[in-house]
Amino acid sequence: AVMILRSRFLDARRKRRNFSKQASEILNEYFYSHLSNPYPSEEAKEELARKCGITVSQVSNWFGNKRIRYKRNTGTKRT
Amino acid sequence: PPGSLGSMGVSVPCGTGTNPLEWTGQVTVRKKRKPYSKFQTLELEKEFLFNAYVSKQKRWELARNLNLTERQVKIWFQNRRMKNKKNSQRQAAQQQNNNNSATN
DNA sequence: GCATGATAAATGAC
DNA sequence: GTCATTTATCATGC
Repeated sequence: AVMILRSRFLDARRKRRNFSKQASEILNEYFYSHLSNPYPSEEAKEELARKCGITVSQVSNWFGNKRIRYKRNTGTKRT
Repeated sequence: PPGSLGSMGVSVPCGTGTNPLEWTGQVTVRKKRKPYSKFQTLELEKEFLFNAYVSKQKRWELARNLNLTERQVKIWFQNRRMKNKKNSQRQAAQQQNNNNSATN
């Protein structure tokens, strides 16, 4: 019970915000222009983070989510 | 990510990939992720307060009492330490921001 | 109602 | 051991 209250307080999911449209464009541009290897280096992450006004961890989260969801969305539909 | 090492020298799973979308290939069959129960998490957290590193004896006891494997207990402590570090870095960054804002 | 960002289990490289 | 990941799940935005 204690944990639940503590976790409700410092869990960032509770205060999630969508990134700005400009930030999403920058991230998507990098992703689709590096589609053969969408794994930015640490330095690339830092630059993306700086350009987008977000943290490096948020960049990592974005690419993690993007890769798995891209894989699922493109892998299921075939002609 | 192929051979791309960070500044720390720790690379990532998958080892090939310069040709089209090879990274989309599944490497291994993974066990489906199952969230632990409230009781399991609470007991693990309690032990983590005592020490972030659990002995083999303690790990065996926890696994038995919580109906987890020793490997699961080991990995839980690893992930928990990473979470701790991440939170520490987050707080440190906020402190930096506060200091910069205050001195400007 | 899903899209999206963050977190919780689980893996693999080193 | 750390740590960047994969994957499912969570919580929220709209």
